[in-house]
Amino acid sequence: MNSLGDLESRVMQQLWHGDRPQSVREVHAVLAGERDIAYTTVMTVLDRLAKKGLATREQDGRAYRYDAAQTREELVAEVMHTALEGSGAERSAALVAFVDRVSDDEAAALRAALARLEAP
Amino acid sequence: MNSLGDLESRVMQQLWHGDRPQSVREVHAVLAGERDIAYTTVMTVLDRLAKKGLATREQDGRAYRYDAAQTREELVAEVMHTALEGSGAERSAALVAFVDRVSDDEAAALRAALARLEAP
DNA sequence: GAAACTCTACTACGCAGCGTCGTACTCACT
DNA sequence: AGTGAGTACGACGCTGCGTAGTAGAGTTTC
Repeated sequence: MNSLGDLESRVMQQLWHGDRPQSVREVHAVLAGERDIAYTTVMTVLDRLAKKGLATREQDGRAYRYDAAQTREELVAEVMHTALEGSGAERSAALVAFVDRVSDDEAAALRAALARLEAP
Repeated sequence: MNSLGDLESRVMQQLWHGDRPQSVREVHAVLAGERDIAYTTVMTVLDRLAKKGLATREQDGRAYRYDAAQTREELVAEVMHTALEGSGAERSAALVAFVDRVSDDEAAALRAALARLEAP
């Protein structure tokens, strides 16, 4: 998403895809179905993601089970927000620029989200 | 902003700050006022920014003058958009998550921007 | 209870990006 | 011709990421 590498992104995607915490073996099994990759490579990446706070892990017997710390949508929203904060004082100008290049569907989604904000 | 380094960000900021293209010497003069930095370091960074397409340069006599390729707002909007695209199919969910953590001012700016979209 | 198997922890290597400059080369003046 | 300004090119160290091997600890199996 943000400053993640290709493999890190792929692993996060897999974490989001499953509906429950996954072991290294499970994640590895999926990735190994796509290309040649060592078990330890997947383990290292999961470990790094956990250290970055993007994934959480819980012990399950001898092994760990990893899960995404946030939903994909939350992470995307956070990245968008971080970018927006980088615009300094001119946030509204940045928002205008953002909205200008949004698709019709996205604009509709934005309106709906804003409406939801008004009337909870 | 995005995946820029600290110095690269600082230099972009300086390009945005000036109202016209700046020479390496000018940018260096400003940065040197803040900390110790070599002329060639600034030159290298400006060159890299130009190669990345974030800055443009034009010849001015023997020297080059560098300018930001996009406004800060445009770049921020682009980064936000790229992040949004990374959310896959669930864009509206990501937009909801984004709007949920937006400040009142930002929400107002968003509404205004959307209204502007409707009635050009 | 020893051997085979399963996991994790630790370490490492190569490549690329970035901060940081130094050196060499090219013009334009004086 | 010499000096000064400016650029081009290359280089070095650090860090992040993809990649994986090896060692060690605990579990299962005969």
